[in-house]
Amino acid sequence: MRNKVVACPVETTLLLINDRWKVMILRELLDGTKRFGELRKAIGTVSAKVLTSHLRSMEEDGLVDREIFAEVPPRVEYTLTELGNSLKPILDAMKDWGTNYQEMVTVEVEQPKV
Amino acid sequence: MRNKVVACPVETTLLLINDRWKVMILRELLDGTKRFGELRKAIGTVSAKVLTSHLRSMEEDGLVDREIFAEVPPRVEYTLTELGNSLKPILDAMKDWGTNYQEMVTVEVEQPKV
DNA sequence: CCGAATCCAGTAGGATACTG
DNA sequence: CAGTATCCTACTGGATTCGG
Repeated sequence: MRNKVVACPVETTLLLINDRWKVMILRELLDGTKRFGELRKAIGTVSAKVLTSHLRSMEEDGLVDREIFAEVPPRVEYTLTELGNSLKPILDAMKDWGTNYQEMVTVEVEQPKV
Repeated sequence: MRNKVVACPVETTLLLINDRWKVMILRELLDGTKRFGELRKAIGTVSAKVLTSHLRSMEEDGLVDREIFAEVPPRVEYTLTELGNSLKPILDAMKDWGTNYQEMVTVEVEQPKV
């Protein structure tokens, strides 16, 4: 596992999840274990190449576990590690803020009707 | 102000702060109003062009206010709007996580000494 | 001092085809 | 199904120069 540390704690966090895709992957895996295909479908628009590379990176960083099942057709499952799960408060904060923002914007848009 | 909204609240948040630089700008401005030069120095390694473009984007999104002083030499100050300040919980969560991670990694590194 | 304009390199990320 | 390999495009961001 790579250790990424800089002086500022916020920057340290950014070194691990500075990326839109990584946040999306976290969002999905916080719900529980998912297969590669499920993950890709859930995120919506992401190529296999990009999804794979980000999952590998998160694996190296100790955020994600990868389990391969020797079956036909093959099955690969991704699960958050304890460290990965510990990022939940950040995702929750983002979810809360996004929810409030959406409501605020919706109200603003509806105002003119009055 | 642009209204950026998608179905998922987390993604909505990402539309506004999907970027390393924007998070860094937020971190600095949560401390209070700063001049362009102060901001640039505090962030460390960022070109004027990139800093400017991100500040403009955040202005359009209603996160940042820009105040120009007609002086010589010119002075431009950036301040978070109420909306910008409302992102503080997310930054706090990132700071908390980063702090814990740094401590964890430090302990791991020191273990072999024993 | 703030920042706009231009040029340029590196890279993120999509499309496609192929494999175990 | 879950990737890998290759090719290609578009954007990010730095460096530099110039202006108010």
